[in-house]
Amino acid sequence: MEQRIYTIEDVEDFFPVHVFECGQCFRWQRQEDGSYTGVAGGRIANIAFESYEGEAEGGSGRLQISNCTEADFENFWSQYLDLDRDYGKLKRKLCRGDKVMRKAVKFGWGIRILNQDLWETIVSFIISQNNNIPRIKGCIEGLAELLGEPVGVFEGRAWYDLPTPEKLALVTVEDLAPVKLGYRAKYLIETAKIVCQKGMPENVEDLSALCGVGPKVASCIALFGMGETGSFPIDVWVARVMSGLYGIDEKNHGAMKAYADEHFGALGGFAQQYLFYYIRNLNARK
DNA sequence: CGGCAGGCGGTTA
DNA sequence: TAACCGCCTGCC
Repeated sequence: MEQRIYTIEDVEDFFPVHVFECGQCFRWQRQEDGSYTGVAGGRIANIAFESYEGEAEGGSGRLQISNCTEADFENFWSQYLDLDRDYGKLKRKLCRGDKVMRKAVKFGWGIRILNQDLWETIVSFIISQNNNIPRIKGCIEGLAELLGEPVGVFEGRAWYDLPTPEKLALVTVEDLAPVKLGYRAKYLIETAKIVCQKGMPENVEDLSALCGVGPKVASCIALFGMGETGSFPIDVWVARVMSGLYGIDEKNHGAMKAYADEHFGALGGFAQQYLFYYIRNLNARK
């Protein structure tokens, strides 16, 4: 069977490692060639990028999406990958007069904030609390395989959607035991019940009414699942940046939010991702 | 073995 | 409303 590959030339400010490993998503898997395979919007795809001039920082290149028709691209991937946004402009704005941000943006130059499915981000970030990335990924795949509907088979692997709120609302903690969600299992079930009863959340206030969703998780969901680009999630890593590199008291999250509002404004979510990815990798390398 | 990982809910004062 | 504590699980 011939595989459809959709190609977009002259793409700037996009690099798969930065996009898929900056911590915003958990269902994309790195392949040997550096491309990523995953499922979103009921579509399975592989995403590859080739720089025209080697690995030039921020240089333009060719984006190739496999298992994707022109319609898939126009109707879904373009928006999902946030390709219509001018990241060059946004980065220049964030970096103006900010040496820390300049380093962070130089490091994570190819980050794009994905426009993800709301329910998927709710599930993902409830699972993410007090947890590490490999295990978060395992939990999400396990949940999809246990209770999700099949999406299809791609390169020999079957992919599943996450279970819907309706499905999840009807199971018990014991049913979810194989997924090893720990104490988060009951948060998910309870949240599914709330969503079934009250509908999908529409803002941060609604999010806070869910179970297992505190300030940090709600900010992440707002940013990644609701398009709230000004949302500035503060986790331990961002708190470390804000205290270590911006000089704000490590425990004073209120002051950090105020700083973000004042200096990053509606670009707070992008700022947070650049800073988060930067500080995490600084830490990982030593 | 204790400590910790992209916090939260519950309980106290 | 701020401070503390326990929590599933897996890995160091």
